[in-house]
Amino acid sequence: MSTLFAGPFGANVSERAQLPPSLAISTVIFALKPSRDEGTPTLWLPLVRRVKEPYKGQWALPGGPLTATESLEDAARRNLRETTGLAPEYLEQLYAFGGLDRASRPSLGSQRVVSIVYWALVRPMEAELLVDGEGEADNVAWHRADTAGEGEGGLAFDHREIIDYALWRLRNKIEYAQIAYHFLGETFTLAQLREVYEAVLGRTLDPANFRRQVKSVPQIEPTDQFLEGGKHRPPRLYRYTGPAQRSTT
Amino acid sequence: MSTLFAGPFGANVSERAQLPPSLAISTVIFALKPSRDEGTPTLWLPLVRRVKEPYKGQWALPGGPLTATESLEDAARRNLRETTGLAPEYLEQLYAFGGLDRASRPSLGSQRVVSIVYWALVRPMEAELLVDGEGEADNVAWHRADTAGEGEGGLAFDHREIIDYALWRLRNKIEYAQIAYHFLGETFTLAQLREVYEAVLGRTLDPANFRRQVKSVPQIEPTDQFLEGGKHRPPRLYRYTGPAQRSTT
DNA sequence: CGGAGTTAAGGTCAATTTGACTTTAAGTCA
DNA sequence: TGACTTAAAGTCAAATTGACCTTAACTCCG
Repeated sequence: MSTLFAGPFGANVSERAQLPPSLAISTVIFALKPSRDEGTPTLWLPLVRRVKEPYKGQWALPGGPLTATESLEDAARRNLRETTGLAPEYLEQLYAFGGLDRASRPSLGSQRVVSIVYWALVRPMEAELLVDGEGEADNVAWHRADTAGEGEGGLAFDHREIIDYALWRLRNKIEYAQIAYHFLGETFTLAQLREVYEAVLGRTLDPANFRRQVKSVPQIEPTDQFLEGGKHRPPRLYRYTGPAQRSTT
Repeated sequence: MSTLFAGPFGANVSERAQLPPSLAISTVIFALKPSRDEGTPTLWLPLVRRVKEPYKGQWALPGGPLTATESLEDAARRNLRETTGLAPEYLEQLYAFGGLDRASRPSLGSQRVVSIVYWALVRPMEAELLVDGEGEADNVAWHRADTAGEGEGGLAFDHREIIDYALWRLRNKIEYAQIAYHFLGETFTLAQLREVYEAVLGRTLDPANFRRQVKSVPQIEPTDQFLEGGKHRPPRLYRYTGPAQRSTT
């Protein structure tokens, strides 16, 4: 944990950080998108290009200041909607980052910022809204979650580390909490569900054992519909009927 | 999660919460103390009595504002030391609470406060420092974690809910992370370790199966010492040799 | 001194869960 | 029609878990 925080004191601590720290909200928004080469899907997230110093021109997590009349979660939901047009169905607090040297590039004095970061899961359909609609300006674009910022001089602030931490949380949580459904539509095949797990966990799962495990969860109910159109036996569609958001953080 | 946040808007939102929200750090400090009746130990935590409105005279979590030159974790460690004299060996961020109606009693206008809460585990020995030393003023006292505030008109702010959430996290985390040792001294018997689990989880564990489980963890090494003085066969002392703090938050 | 009492420490055994693999079903495509 | 592909279900051995039993090693009391 502590590596995510401030490193050793900078050279000019006395110059900056004398104002009270200000509060900002940022969001890590995960969506699963098919790879370009039509292989397995991978995790993507929207980033915004910074138009101001510090880190002007580089990519950063969507975010903004916390206004006085909204709760933290409302603020996350709002700036998510404002920057990407999305209304995630899964949204949860990730962590509060408050190291001393994260507000600016080293040696540039500026106000200290504490960021409370949320993470969200959205469905591909919702994600398309951004890509295809009138929404996507040049300064908002989808990036691969695992490699965003590579070869571009990195992401702004400590956002690369924040994304890595969010990825770690997602991978952990998907193993014990029922959140994978938030990546999918209302109905889905077991193969689609398995693809979600494989993409998040980064390894293949035995289809038969995966099926057995899923079938032991009563909240996943079979429908009487099948997905037609493949070049093989049509798989049954399932539906998740549990609570929208588990109360286990 | 969301039940921990703001409830419905109060009657006078427009009066308060127009200043930028201010930031505070609070800490939930758990220690295991033997029950008065010498039964099983229970979880206790130090609370401080409020000397100002709002909630003047009621008990609250130790905490204070975040100063400009310290990281969040440093701030938690500092105000923990200042209010209780303790230096916890386990300290981790719990959650950032930022509901709209948590800063004051309903219908009293005041500035909005966002609290970043940490939780800590301390050893009984360290805990004694507070109780026996010159430290304990009338306005700092240990309370049972599960019942603090009962019959006294409740705790200040939303601190009762925060403690319940910290308890929930502790109970969850002790099942998969190696944190129980932070309640104990450097060496301990398996029975002592089991008592920690039983106190936190609130149920008894089969001693034989517990032993088998613990022995499968290589980080718990037997010493060649035994705890003498009981009226029975002396149990072997063990030592935890793993990393002080796991990197899994 | 010797037996009762107490907890430590280790073992057995059946039930459950997990991982690797096989078999059969049901569609499409040439 | 037969080759091909994935769906769906079953088999089996290994590992894990929960309930319980046996033996060891100390203290206490008579």
